[in-house]
Amino acid sequence: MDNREKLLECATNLFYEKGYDAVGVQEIVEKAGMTKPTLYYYFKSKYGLLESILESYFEPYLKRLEVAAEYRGDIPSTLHRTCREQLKIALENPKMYMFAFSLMYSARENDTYQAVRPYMVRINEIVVKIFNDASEKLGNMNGRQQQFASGFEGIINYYLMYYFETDCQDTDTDEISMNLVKQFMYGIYT
Amino acid sequence: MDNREKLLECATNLFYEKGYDAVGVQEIVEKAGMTKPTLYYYFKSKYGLLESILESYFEPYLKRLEVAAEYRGDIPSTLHRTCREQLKIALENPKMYMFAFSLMYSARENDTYQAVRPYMVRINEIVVKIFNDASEKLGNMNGRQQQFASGFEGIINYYLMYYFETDCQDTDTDEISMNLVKQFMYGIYT
DNA sequence: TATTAATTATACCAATCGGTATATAGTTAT
DNA sequence: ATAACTATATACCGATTGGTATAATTAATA
Repeated sequence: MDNREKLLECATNLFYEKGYDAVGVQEIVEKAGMTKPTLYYYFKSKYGLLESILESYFEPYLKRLEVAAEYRGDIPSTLHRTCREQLKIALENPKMYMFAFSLMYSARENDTYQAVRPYMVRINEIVVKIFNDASEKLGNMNGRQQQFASGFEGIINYYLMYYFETDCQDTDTDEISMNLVKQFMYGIYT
Repeated sequence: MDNREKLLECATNLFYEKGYDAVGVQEIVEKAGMTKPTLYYYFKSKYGLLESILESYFEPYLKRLEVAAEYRGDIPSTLHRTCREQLKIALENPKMYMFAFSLMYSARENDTYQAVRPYMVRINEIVVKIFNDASEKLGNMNGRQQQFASGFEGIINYYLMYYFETDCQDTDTDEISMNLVKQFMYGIYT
């Protein structure tokens, strides 16, 4: 692993543990075993480092999500694939998932929010698109596509939030996904 | 408004705008029109100031939520009251709601997370209790009370998140709550 | 081998960080 | 009147902040 990668990894871990603003550049380079000019050579600034972290995480994420969320006529299976893919991505790299999540809810004027916002918008668009494409089968949704998308993502991410807070075991993403999608589609009387 | 209150208000606004770690003590007292020793006189530390903000926000919040979430034999109406109360609280003080939310997802080792965690646990307990109390009517939930609670909170808070991101208008909490509860209970085919 | 370009380190910058020692008003109780 | 207490300001602390000018080192190229 070269120095650039090492910096990305160490910074990600520290950001996850303490938060972007609570981590100093000095701390990052110390953990990575080098000095500050190296970091500034590769990333220009602390914010540039953050952007690189987010890009290398979200670009593959979004590609996978787009594939999974492609509507092919069957709503349950589309939602299931979408849900499962998000669960898998989160469980493959819990630290990065949680860090990205924290940025999503960071203060509006904070750099971190500006950095992560475009990715969040794209995720939202992908999910909304599912319900748009499925509108033929779901019937008139009265413009509730956004509400459905928010609800769908809410159920998934709140499940993950609680999951990371507690057990972190027996992770059959397939089974969990089935469960969550069922809850989302048919409610609690199932 | 005395100096103590003024400090609480200015700090809350700044924390909401920039985030706890990105705001300096100097900045807070300047906005409040006083000097640092005054802040340290009332709150002992920056962290103590945060604790005071959270306590004065969450204690009434939790009391209201507890009342609303009291199960009296009717699941839909209990969920509706609970949902509506959370919407009302969020809309009464959007900045504080969003700031509290950001803390909820802040880094695990960050002071802010430690400060807000007990309140989040209590909110979760209140909501889980609904589904425990309702288990007689809902039948065997196979220990899915927590999943239901997470899903319920996820739908509400994700709705709010999107709401604060966009329109922020025509807020009939009663109607929205009916909608969200219906989606939660009966899914999307309604 | 000489030269150029890509990396990395030493040593520094002004500014800000959270926090405090001390002094000074204003108020209250004796 | 004076002692004690509450509340606020001046001026400072060492440590750390993000960032950089400069030089040395390494690797690739001519």
